[in-house]
Amino acid sequence: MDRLEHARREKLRRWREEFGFEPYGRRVDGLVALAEARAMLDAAAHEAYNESKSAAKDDPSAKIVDRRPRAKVAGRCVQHRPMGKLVFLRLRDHSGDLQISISKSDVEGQMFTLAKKLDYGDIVVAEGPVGMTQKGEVCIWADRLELHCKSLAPPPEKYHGLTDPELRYRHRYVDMYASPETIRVFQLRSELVARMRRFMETWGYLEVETPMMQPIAGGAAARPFVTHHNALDIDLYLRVAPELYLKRLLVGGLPRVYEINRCFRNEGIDRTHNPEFTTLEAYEAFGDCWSMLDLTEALLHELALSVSEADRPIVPYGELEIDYSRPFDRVRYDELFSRTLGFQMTDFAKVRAKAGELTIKDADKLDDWLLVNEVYEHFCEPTLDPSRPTFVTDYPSAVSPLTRPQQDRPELCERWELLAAGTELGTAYTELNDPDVQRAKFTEQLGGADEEVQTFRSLDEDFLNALRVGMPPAGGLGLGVDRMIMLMTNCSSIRDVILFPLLRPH
RNA sequence: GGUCGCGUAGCUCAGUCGGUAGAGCAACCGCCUUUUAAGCGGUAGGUCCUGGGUUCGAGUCCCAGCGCGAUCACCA
Repeated sequence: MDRLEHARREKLRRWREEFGFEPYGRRVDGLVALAEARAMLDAAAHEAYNESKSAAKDDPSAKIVDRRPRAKVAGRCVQHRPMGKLVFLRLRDHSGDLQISISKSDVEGQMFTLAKKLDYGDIVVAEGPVGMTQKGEVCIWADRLELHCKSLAPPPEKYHGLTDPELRYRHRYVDMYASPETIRVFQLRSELVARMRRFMETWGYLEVETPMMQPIAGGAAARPFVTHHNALDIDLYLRVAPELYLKRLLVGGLPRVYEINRCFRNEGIDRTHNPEFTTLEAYEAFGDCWSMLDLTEALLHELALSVSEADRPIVPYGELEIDYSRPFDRVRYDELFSRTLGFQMTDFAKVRAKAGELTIKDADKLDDWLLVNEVYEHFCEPTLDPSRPTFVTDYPSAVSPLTRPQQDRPELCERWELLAAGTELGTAYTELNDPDVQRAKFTEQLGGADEEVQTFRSLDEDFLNALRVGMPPAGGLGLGVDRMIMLMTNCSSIRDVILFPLLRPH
């Protein structure tokens, strides 16, 4: 390790002491991206220059004509091939790669020495005419080359980059320059999130920011992270959901609000779960779960079209081709249940028997409907076609404490979940806005909670007060942004779409 | 948390039956003005994840731990 860094530090010293320039550079104006420089190629000018040059060889008095456009670029050196008195470099930036050639006859001696001794990972600025090589590769024939940052770290393998996932996540900044597909995933993520925001704005939604630190962890059943405020001497919880605050905004009079931001859940980590993750939550006064369904379908359809290479909303995901054509598939919860298992979900005796096949903690203490949901998730959800986004509708009220029950069948409620590629992408409700019913549901839920849960989830009296003031009927939506990005970028792990996923510190 | 797999040079990877630690890239020295994973000649580089154990002898077998991955559980 030391010997590799030592070689680089020795060059650093030499550039400073013998060559008298600062290897950590300074401001540079007039740079163009590498892709832009590549696009500046003028094939005719390149031809004319070559002809003029060979004419000058035959007749030394002839003047060389060079109409090739000039470009000034910066990039990280990712290939270095010194060939005697000619050096080929490949630079990389956010837009792609571009080759630079430095001929000893075209630059000052000091610059040529720099070119010869450059290392993989160094950041340089090069300037010169945009032309081609004999093999037809676009190339800047540099007449200036400056070092603007000396990299001291040993680089990863030139062709494979980093393959160990742990190294890729821990040294994301190396992974990003060594593997262009990594940086592309995050560029695409950024574009897609920007598109989501434009979409929501077009649909009349106002973007808001609600507390990340909450005195009561509400809006979802997950275990929260705890932190402490010293001056107030109170424990606070990192939010598990923004839901209860967004609803307060409907009470306050905003008709359509949304938030794209982080939630934190103190649960296990796997391919589809990171402790902090991004959600899009939206609330629409006088909407319901069906208006949210339209919005969700339209949003995913648009995102899929924007990443699809064809003009159809079909996006590859692993072995699958996921088709986001509207309408998405729909199936009622009870229908999927009886279709898969051959009996009604209200046949609780059979549900209990079926649940016996699963390893469920304290199954005999659980409410019938909770068992229904356990059985449903285990046996029914996996039967859905993973290549079609599917809305499962009409969930049991018992597993949906914030949702309005259906008028004619109160054991069911107005709620759907969206599944694709075998994972849950989101859920939407027709929100409960009767304060008395809400209080009863909260109280019932807390009654079943164990001691640990009660430390972080107490009755949110302020939220109930907001409902007492009066919230319009509404539709509410929550979508997992990271999971949507996974689907749109064909990444099988949530860690591949989060820049710095949580890892256990060394 | 359970089960399975992986951990060898800076990086990517071999390492057979338990018998002297290997290659490519990267690095260093030399040659080379059109390379495309450039080439040629030479040099150097190791806590085989950590700690125990078995053995005359352990990268290799056993146990424990750490980290990562897969899967299950958990996560309405």
